[in-house]
Amino acid sequence: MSKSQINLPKTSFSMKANLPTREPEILKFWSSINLYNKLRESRKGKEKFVLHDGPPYANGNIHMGTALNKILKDIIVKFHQMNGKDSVYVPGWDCHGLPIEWKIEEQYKKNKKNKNEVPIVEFRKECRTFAEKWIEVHKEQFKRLGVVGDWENYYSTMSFEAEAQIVRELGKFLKDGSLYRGFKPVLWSTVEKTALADAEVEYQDHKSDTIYALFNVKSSNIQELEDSNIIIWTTTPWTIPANRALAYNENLDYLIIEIKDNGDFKNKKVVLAEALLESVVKECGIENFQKIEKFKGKNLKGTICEHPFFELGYDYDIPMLEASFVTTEQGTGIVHCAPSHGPDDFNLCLNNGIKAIETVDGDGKYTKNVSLFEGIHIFKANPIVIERLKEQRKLLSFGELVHSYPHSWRSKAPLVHRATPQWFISMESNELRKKALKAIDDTTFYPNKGKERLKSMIETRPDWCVSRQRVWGVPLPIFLNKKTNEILVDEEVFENIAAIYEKEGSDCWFSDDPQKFLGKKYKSDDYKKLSDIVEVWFDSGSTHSFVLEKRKDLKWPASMYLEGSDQHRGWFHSSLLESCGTRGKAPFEAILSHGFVVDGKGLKMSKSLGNVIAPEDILKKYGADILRIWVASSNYAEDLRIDYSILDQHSESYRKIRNTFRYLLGNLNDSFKEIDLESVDVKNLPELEQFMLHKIYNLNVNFNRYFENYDFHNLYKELLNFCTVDLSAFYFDIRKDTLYCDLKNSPRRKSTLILLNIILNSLMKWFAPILSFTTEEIYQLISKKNKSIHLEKFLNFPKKFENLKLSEKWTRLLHIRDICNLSIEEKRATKEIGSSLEATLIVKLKESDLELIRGMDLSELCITSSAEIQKNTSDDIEVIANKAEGDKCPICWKISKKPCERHG
RNA sequence: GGGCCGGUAGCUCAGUUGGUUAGAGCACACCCUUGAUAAGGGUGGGGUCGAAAGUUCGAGUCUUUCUCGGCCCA
Repeated sequence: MSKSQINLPKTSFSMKANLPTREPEILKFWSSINLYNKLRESRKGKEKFVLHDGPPYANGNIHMGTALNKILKDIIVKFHQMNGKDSVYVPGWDCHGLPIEWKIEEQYKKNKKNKNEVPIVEFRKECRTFAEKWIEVHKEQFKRLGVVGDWENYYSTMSFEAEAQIVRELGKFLKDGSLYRGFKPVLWSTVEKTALADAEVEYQDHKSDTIYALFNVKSSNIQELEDSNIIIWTTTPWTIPANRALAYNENLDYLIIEIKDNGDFKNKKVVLAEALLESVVKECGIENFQKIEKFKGKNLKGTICEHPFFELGYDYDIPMLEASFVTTEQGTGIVHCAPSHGPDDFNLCLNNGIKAIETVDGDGKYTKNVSLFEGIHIFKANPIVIERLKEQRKLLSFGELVHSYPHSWRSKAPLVHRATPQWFISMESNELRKKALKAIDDTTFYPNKGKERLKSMIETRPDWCVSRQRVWGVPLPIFLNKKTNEILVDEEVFENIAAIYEKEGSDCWFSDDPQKFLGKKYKSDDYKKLSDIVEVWFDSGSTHSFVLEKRKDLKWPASMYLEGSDQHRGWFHSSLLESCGTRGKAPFEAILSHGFVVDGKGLKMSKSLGNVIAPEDILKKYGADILRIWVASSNYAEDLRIDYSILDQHSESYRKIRNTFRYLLGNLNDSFKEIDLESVDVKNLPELEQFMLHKIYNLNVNFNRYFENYDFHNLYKELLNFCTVDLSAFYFDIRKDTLYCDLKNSPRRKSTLILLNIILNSLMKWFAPILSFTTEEIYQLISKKNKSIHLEKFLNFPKKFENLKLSEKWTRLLHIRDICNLSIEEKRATKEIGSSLEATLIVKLKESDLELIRGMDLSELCITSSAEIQKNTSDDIEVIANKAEGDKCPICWKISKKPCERHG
């Protein structure tokens, strides 16, 4: 063998990845071979894994959260596909709803157009076009991340099919009586003139007027209470005219005190909770007072008061009611209740036979039900109420308070609770709550803590308000009998409406003759058609019905729903309720929830902090595979941190992985040969190769275990460590000598090549779901089949690869190797030697180690020129490294006094 | 304000039922190599386990309080 015959690695797989430009080419390739269809064909008839896509809202560019979500989905879908399942992914979009409506209205405002002059149908068309535009934008952005799915046949909540099915689903709730017309306080925006969904509300600081007001006691079981006054505290003085009751807590201690200060309240007896005495006295500026009596809250039972405006005609009784929501955190320990303006108030009053009435209209003005205040806007009423209270000598004190208060996410206007006619799905009438809780128990959660989170929400949530007074959505398919005010429940009508929507969409509800929907059975003159629309959570909660059930390529229930942890109250929640209400079961077998993307310090991303990173920036600078590594290596059970230094770290890891592949490809000269693993003659391979097969086998066991639990960050770490520790720093380093300097047909070299082929094939497949682009690049290099890596399956490693005894032995050998390295390092520090091949070792071992090492060449393991084994009398491992003497073989660089064994 | 979740080396993560001196990879430093070369190898430094108190022979692990962060709710 001459120097020119050294087998140096050669590959066209470049060290530099250049992902930002290379990845789009790979995308073109996938599109050219129609990868999605090929994937389906390749698993025809196989068990299905259906990850049902939670639809993002078709509005605005994607952000890191969306990117994380889609990549995580794609990784899981690809894992199952490579595991042999028919892993189908159909992306979808959520299209109806307020934010899009607002966008269109904004455009009108810009063009000085009045929304009210635009026909509803035209307005809705513009909303539809807007959503369509964003679906296309999203589609391209998601594809760029490497996400593979049925992009051609995506689903959307505004498709005619979806709108039709949503009607059918509502029909089911109407039919079984779960959907009812209620009169409840809901969070209302007087600006947008609509009730708001929970998700449309955000809490911000707000300055409220506060008052301490007095309610004269009319009658009570406590004698001292008569002719005294109950003090209440509220941050919404405008609700005083709607007051119908007072609430106390039976477990609290209350006091009657007599005010001694001069003024309006001299010698007045007032009642408040003992625990709040100090703060009330201070805030109301009471300087002198006398405690008259202390009593238990439960004694307040049966007490009747008078409204502060009693003299002005508010002459009804104000009963005192027991309520556990009364606390001593703030106020006076007695709460004023306006059933039309608070959920707690509403429920308490309802349970005591006091019904809510319409006190405020949609614009925020008092109705005729409120005397003295009719026509006044509630946001302008506080000073008037305060003035009246003062005049009635019922105002003990007033002030201001900045506190967290609900606002509209869109207009940022403060919201109020307002009793309005709304449509609700009952949690109880058909045991929806019970069914949903059972369904949660039947669901697997990743991570497990999601189960409790969803459960506790379902346990306490009120009836589901599904109506909205807006226009961009599916119309509530409800007719009311004009005479009886009864709801028309007839499946034929629902089906008729659905059939019409399927053909032409739901716009016609607003424009066409109602008779069209009623059919021949009913006369439109007898019925009033509702103009409310369905809240969007019902839309997306129904996707399982118009996607999973309708499409032949999918299955119901889905194998998995996967979303951010906020969706416990969103899509997981609404899908669960919709499905349990109509089918008695959850539409998913498993739920995976992930945390939120935060910056490198763990703070949420926001424009004002300037810590926002857009997916686009990352793709430009690093490429999608780096972003995919970030997803795979982060623990999604918690919040996921990202910044440029974190991405830099991951791209370093990527380089290590890439170079591992480069070594494999280089030494195989880009000619990969698929090895039949079953036929590998394990026992006749060198022990090092046997040990590596064991490592591969073992890694695969861990790989499967991690995959089963969707524990990707540990899986990725395991793969990365294999590349770094087992391959690069160990196997590859040792076998360079064999690969470069052995004759091409040497058995040892051939064995090494078998291993390189197996390792390449294994790594490529293990990494494919994560490094979708890079593994494809490699696959294209070595397989000339014009096929994609993603059509492949994970390898099955035969049990014979496992060799625990050998592994134990080699673990000991590696320990000896470590000690050898320490000795070599010592000599390196004194500049006696440089490369390890300049060293020769004397290794003294105890008897059992000698036994272990018999027949082995320690110099091969430690990459030294030679190694001599001696018996040690102690149990220690002693190593002496010396400078090797003799001549350096020009080919293998080993130093020896004798001619080189291999190269003469 | 309430509920839930979390805080382990610069970074990403491991740490079994409380039990030796808290681990890995990356990054960093130094050295070697120049036949994986804008690569590769070796060695090494680095942690009051968010803080405090408590239970215990013993606490990263259990309890309480506080603090910081995130999600949800009001």
